[in-house]
Amino acid sequence: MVEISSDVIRGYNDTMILYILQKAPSYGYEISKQIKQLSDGKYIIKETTLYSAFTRMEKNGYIESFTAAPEADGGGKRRTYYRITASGQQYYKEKCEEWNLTKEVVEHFISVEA
Amino acid sequence: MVEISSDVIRGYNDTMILYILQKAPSYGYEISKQIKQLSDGKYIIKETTLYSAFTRMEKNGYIESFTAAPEADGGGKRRTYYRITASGQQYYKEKCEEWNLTKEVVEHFISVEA
DNA sequence: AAAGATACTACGACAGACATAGTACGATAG
DNA sequence: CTATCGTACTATGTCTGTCGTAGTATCTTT
Repeated sequence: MVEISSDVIRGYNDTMILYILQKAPSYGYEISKQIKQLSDGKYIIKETTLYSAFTRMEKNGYIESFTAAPEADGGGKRRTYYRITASGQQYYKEKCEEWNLTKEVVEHFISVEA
Repeated sequence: MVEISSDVIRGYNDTMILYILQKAPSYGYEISKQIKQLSDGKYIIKETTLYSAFTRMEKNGYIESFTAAPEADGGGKRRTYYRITASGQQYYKEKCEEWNLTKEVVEHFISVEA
């Protein structure tokens, strides 16, 4: 079975996370579930990859964190939520453009159909 | 201007090289020129990246090296040529399949048009 | 009371890409 | 006849994102 290698996806985990945060603020576990779901179960992000992406992106100013209790139920443990910043939105846009370019380039070297 | 980042292309340099070697055996400088040309000048592989890819892929059995003088002119300096192996062809095929899958996954997270 | 899902943090290792630098040969121009 | 440019590499070390492993702690369900 063909699997997505980390080298391929490298650099696009951030983009996936930002895509989700663009819709609404979210937190680790929820984001990982959404990535799995949006990719039809084809890609499951590793926990350490996810959380280190948070740290990196917050340091770079692409996201901001805040803690809050789950909204659904009254109580529960407080979680660390993340929200995309204006800079993060700009970065996301650039990564999308980069992706379109990369796709175009790589496809010149691909000769086997799916 | 949008540029291809190394993280994105990471893991696909090998695929590009193998694509070229599938057509005919070749050597470093020639391959780098072909990559540039095939990508319409959009991607220029770094020398060190190229040569370290050769070393790695030969070690992995995807390519074989041999030295030969340039065919065109009679004499000249001998170069190190590379030829794809059966294992390399298989690997290339797998990378193409992986690419198709990866593309499908990533596109779910891209919302900005080219 | 135990198990499983949730929600993280810490630490270290790995590998591909890259910067920098250096060697050496051949062809061409001034 | 020599300086420069293009060709054709090799060596070494750094950086960064990903991942393996491990541990902590809460909440829910059985």
